Amino acid sequence: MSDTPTLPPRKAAKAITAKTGTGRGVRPSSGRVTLGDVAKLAGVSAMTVSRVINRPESVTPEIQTIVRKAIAETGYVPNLLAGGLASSRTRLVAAVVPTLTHVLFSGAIQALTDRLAMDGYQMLLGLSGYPSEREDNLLHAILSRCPDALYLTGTTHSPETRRQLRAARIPIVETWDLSHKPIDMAVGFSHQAVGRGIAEYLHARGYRRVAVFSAEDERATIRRDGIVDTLGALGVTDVTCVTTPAPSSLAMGRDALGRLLTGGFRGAIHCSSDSMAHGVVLEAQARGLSVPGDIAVIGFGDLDFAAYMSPPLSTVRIDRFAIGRLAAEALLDRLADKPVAQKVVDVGFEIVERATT
Amino acid sequence: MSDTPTLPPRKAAKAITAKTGTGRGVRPSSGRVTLGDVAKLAGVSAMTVSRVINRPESVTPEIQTIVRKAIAETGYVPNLLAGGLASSRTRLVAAVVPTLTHVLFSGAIQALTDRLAMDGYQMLLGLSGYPSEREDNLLHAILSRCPDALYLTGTTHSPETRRQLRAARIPIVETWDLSHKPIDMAVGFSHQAVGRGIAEYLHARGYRRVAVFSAEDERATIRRDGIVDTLGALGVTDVTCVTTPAPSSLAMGRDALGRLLTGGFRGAIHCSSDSMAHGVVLEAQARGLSVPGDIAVIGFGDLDFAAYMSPPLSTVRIDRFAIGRLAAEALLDRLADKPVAQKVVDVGFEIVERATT
DNA sequence: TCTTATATTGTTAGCGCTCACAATAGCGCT
DNA sequence: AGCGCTATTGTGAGCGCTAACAATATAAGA
Repeated sequence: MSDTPTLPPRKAAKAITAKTGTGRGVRPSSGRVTLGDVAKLAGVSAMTVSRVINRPESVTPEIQTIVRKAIAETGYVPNLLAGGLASSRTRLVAAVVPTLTHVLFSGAIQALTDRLAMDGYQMLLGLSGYPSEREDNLLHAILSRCPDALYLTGTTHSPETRRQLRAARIPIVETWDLSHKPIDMAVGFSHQAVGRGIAEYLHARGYRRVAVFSAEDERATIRRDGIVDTLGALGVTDVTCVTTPAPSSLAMGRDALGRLLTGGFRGAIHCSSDSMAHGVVLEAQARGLSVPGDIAVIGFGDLDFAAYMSPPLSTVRIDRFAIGRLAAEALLDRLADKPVAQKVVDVGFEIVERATT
Repeated sequence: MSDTPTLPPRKAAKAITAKTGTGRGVRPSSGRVTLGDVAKLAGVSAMTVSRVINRPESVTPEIQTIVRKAIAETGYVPNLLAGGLASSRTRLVAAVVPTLTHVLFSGAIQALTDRLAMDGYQMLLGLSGYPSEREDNLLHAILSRCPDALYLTGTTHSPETRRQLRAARIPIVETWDLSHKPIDMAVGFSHQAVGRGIAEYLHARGYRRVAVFSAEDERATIRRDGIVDTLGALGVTDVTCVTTPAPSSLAMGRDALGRLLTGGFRGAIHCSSDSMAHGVVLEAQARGLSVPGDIAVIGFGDLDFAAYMSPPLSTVRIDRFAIGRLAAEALLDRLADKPVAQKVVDVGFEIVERATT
């Protein structure tokens, strides 16, 4: 008795577990039904039930029927934590985006999630915020969940982040920006090329005096530099740059134009977002200036309202849904061990000429 | 020999595992570092390492230091699948929304995710689509991941969905709509009250001829009915209702107004979204009608651009971030076993009078 | 007829972690 | 000194599932 003082309670505990699990039939809804419960009811082994769920083609139709009936009867819901732990496949894809308040990001996530759902994958969402200082922590938290693949926004990461990403050894797709060498795969466009495109467009349209209003955002800055450099190469040096805090808004456009006009500016303005461009147009009109006569405006994003402003806004269109969808497909190909056609996919951009330029 | 033909290979397999796990020091990055690896390096038990991570206050500072050093050295990333399986707490909250393309939803998800992240919870995102026929399957997939809590959009669910939800026995918050009895908790506003508010507002402003353009969306329909009923009670019976396909758009507003004008309509129009209202304003202006003189317009949502249209759009503002934040707090309170102040939180709405009414 | 290949089901041993408890150390008190 | 008390660490078992293999049944081939 003295050498096994701990056994009785343990045995008791075991007995209780066993009773709860195997007593009379099936646990209705408490403590959750397990594979074993279903197996017992169906008169097969747990493994067979698992097979019916995951690889039904390897089980005879008769047994499948019996098992499915048992599943329905018990209201069995699989536990993917246990499944993932056992198989090291979670069917989970994690996405990191700065914010959902921007339709470019939320649209891409929408397309990504939809496409992944088709193949039975689910989305773990992480918001990094704009300064993305949280990225390290966020990534750590995300990797703790063992996602099968990763969708990232942007291609600049801290050394620590990059180390974590490499260590994870899972398919990774970086999006939006193609300016750096991707860790694994990339889907997006070249912000520099967009800048060049805008510059060439404005130059071709005859504008020789240009202002750029851009948010303090890394990618907006790359576009701005692309514009400035290209214009410089084309001989246009009268370029004014205005930088505004990160989430650019309509109000910022109004403000920035107001300040710029005190210098008597006339010419073309590119705004790093359509919202800001909208503000510029409204401010110009409010001051009795003609658009595009006195002030020409070209935005970025082709947001919902751009085509319906008066006058309709010239802008740059990015296919945000294509980014999400193509990113999903790149990841799915890798997850299915299919050969990946191209590691870097450029979705390009389109300069949409409307009436403000 | 004949009774143990299977032992040799198993033992071999075991030995390999053991070697890989405990060989010389620590696995650099392959096969993932485990708690045990860290424990061995730190010279403590696995449980102590677990405590340092999860309840550091229960471990002496000296040992904490040693363990943290070992964690850093090995680059240990916890496996929350295993942790969740063992503790039946996943620190995961799942959200189901129809779409992210609508800022009302994506904004709420943004606020929800941000607030949850503060308390160390992460977001599992499910998109149900508008017809939400996928909700059953989606929910099944989500519950398989054992989230600690659930955020749902809308309060109408199929019987099967409701059964699954009850069986899950986790905190659930339903959002946007307060018209039904919540399964557990609810954060949102009454669409009926919004309809009443709009009707009373338009009536007070003197409008006696009203049209309602609403998307084929359940909640938009409730608002519409609220308008019609209230106007009726106020003696206004000249109400025209136009229904458009689900995701309402600017173009639909233009179309709908075009058709309505063939009947010589003059009066006030409510649109179930600001986008549609924008279209109505533009179409009216294109036809030389004065807004609000000939056609008054009031939208819904107070989207970004509403305040900056010309004329600025009257609309109904919902605090989408408040919904996400309050929903998160309701769930967190429940998860922390705090008493929940109120099971139903009405964030209300605000009629924003601008220049189109 | 007796292998040998093929299909289907069952068995065993963990995946990596945490719970519940046991063991030990350190403290003050009578 | 001896007692109990608290604080800290360790131990054993198992969460629910699936990989890998074993076992069996069945069909095909020599």
